[in-house]
Amino acid sequence: MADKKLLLIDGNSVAFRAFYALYRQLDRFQNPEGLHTNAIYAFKNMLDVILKQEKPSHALVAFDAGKTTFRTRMFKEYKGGRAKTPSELLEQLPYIKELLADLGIKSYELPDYEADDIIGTYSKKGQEAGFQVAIFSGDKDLTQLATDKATVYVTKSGVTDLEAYTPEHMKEVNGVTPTEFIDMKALMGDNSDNYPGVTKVGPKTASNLIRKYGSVEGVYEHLDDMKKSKLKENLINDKDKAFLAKKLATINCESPVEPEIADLKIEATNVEKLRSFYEQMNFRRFLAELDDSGLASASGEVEEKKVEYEVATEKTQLPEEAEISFYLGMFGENYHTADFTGFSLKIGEKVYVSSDVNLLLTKPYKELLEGSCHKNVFDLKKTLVGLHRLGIKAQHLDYDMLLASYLVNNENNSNDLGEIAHLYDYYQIKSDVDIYGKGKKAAIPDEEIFFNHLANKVVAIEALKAELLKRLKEHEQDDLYETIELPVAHVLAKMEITGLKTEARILTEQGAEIGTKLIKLESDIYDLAGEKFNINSPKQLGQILFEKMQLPVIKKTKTGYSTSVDVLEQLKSQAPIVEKILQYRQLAKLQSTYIKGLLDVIQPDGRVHTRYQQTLTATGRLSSVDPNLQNIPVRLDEGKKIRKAFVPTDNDGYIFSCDYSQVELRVLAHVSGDENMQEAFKTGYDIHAHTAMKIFHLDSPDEVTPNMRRHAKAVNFGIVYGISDYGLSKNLGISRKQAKEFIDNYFEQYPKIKDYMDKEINFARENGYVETIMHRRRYLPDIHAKNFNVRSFAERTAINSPIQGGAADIIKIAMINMQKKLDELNLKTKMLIQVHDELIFDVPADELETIKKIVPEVMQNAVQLDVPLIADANWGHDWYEAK
DNA sequence: TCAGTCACG
DNA sequence: ACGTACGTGACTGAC
Repeated sequence: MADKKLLLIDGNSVAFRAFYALYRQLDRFQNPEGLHTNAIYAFKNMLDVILKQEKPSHALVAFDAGKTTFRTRMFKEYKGGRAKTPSELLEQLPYIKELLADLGIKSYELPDYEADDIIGTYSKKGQEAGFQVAIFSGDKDLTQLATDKATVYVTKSGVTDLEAYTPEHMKEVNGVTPTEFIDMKALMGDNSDNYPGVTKVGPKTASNLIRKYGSVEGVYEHLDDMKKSKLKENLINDKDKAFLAKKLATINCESPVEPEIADLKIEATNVEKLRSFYEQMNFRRFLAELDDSGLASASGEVEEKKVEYEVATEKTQLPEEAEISFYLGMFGENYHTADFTGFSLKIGEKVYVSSDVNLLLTKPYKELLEGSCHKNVFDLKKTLVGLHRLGIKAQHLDYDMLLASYLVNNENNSNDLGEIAHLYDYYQIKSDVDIYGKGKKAAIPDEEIFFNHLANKVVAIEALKAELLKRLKEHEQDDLYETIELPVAHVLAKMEITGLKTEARILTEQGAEIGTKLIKLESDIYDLAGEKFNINSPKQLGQILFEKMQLPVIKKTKTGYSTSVDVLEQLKSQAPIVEKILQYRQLAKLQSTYIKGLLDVIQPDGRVHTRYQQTLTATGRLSSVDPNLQNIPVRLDEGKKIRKAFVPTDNDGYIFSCDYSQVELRVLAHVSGDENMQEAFKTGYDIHAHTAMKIFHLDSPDEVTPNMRRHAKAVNFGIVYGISDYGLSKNLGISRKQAKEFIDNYFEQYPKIKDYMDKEINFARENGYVETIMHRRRYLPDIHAKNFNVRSFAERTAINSPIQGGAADIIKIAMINMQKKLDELNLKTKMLIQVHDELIFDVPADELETIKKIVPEVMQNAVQLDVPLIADANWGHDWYEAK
């Protein structure tokens, strides 16, 4: 701790920020007496960050004393027109002060002065007394106090993301010094404080004027030098306003504050009072920190709780129990290749830990893992794959904490055991990031910490099991968990382990060809542009197209010109370079993502082993990483050729693919109960043509033109996504009015679809979540958002999630049944890939006929809906031919 | 680490 | 009036 470091906090503005940072959690943060606690909680979090960063010797949190101050007397509208502070925040302020007192930090307010003035005054006093000063606020007004001895930190987003204002940084941001900033504000006025400056003067003009003349006074002294202009006129007219604004904007650094600097010394934390405060607020996380660190630390720096464990050896006598918990440690994300770090095992009350995974190959351990006792794990699929690498065929992995928590609530898609435990108020384990660090700096800590962390994992798995199972039951998700997610994890493990045979030679050949074309395109583009530049840089490309070549700007992004496909498509006819760029983009994508990318991940066995993320998506779909096998090109033939590299294991074998036809629309037809749509599927109509007939009021399918069908197809898609006329019009390039007509017709023809949409949105409003046919949940807290866009998004999600998620449920069931069938029939055929509505298999030649029969059958019968499910099969000697 | 772009269902 | 389709992952350049 530095001897003389003074921390000054703008209590009101930070509390305000804290309140809104956790505004979405407002309902969740309530103590048993009904007091809201979100701002108190976030304030404490912020305080921890600041204390850790600054390590101050002295501190003061300043609050506003009341509405009337010397400024309101100068200008009665000062801060007028502000929305009233919400009562949910007001009620928390006294408790924030209480918290500060318990932590030994002084709070202070002074009638007739604002918090800003108190801070300015102590900042000045502190610097005079030789202190380094750090000021924290949610408000940029305080940046005028920045000096070489005082840094002003302003919250950027949330409460812990801070921007540091030093005099240098002020200069960069505003072009003026901190004191000049007052003058700048005087010219600009301040909307949020409700005082005007000079008409038509904004940040740019104000900054320029002050830089030139140094101050408001300087500006007015030099008025005569200025040319006649609107600006000059405004300056003359608003002179009084400018000088008033300067007075209002200036922080009073000579306020009559009472406490001496020495009185601001941080005192010892009153642990007992703090503990009862946390108990009253129901802050279990902070309580856990207190329990472990006691007096020493109230700053959030805690060790993990110590667990009694034994270091396992070959001689360890393992007790026998019907149920155990097991954790297999690896360093790195990709468990197909990551190094093993160790394991932990909990049998009864005994915990065993080791960093030697080879121990698991010795008899007692191997028998235990392959035997009939029930094992609780965290991430079943990872554990299965890891043990498989060691040559262990684990049996009875019957409980997966990760899967259970994902089903219960997937708002947080972390796959970190510690973080998940924290969601259930279990704080004796830290997150892996806290233990290992992240990015390049990640490393395994000292053995003592590492073993204790491993030990804590099995303890946590067991400790939270009952709670998670209880919640699954409450959500009616036990079936989803037991009969879908757990079994499908086994199937996925098999698929990942099998991997997909990939011909590096084919990729290399294609890469060479593409490389040649890219070089040619590159030089053509440079010629047409008249200079060399990086075509892959949207920024540089934008400058060439829209500045140098003066093409019309169609769309802008946050950072500059948009150069995306739809923009370039519109510019194609105006300059030959555009077409070349489009071709270049397409090929560059193939080269970098698919040729190079895939070559990098072919394992020594000549196969790629993806990982399916089973606990990631908001809807229940899988995702595929390292490599992503769910987005291999198919729409354009140039890209589709990549698929030639994916081949069956046997030279004369087949890649066999089978995909559901319109599965999401069928799910919609089922859940909505719309008779017209159900009828279309039952009679086997082409659904898009059927929709075309409906929305264009035709009598026979013969009247449907290809263009009508295309429009109808887009409407069908739109419906699934939670349609809007604007979105549809943009997609189809038609007028908004016409799009609206399509939609109105659609709802008229399929009336229960509209009912379904309203029903889901209402359900979400009432329950805060929506669910699929199998009770897979998605929480939608934004459904109550005040912001139109945010709320609308939640409403579309409420419509889409049960459909997309329902389709995900169905194919998972099909996968389980399919694997069972393959096993029953003792087939060598392997399931390889799932692409949301499609399954892909590696089929030996002599099994093709069987597979042709059973795969569509199993997929079509996965569930019984009110409409039939249809699955279409394709096959060939590589993945390219299989479609 | 983020934003832009583009590959898939 | 608001500014939009739903769900993903990988690569690149720029900070």
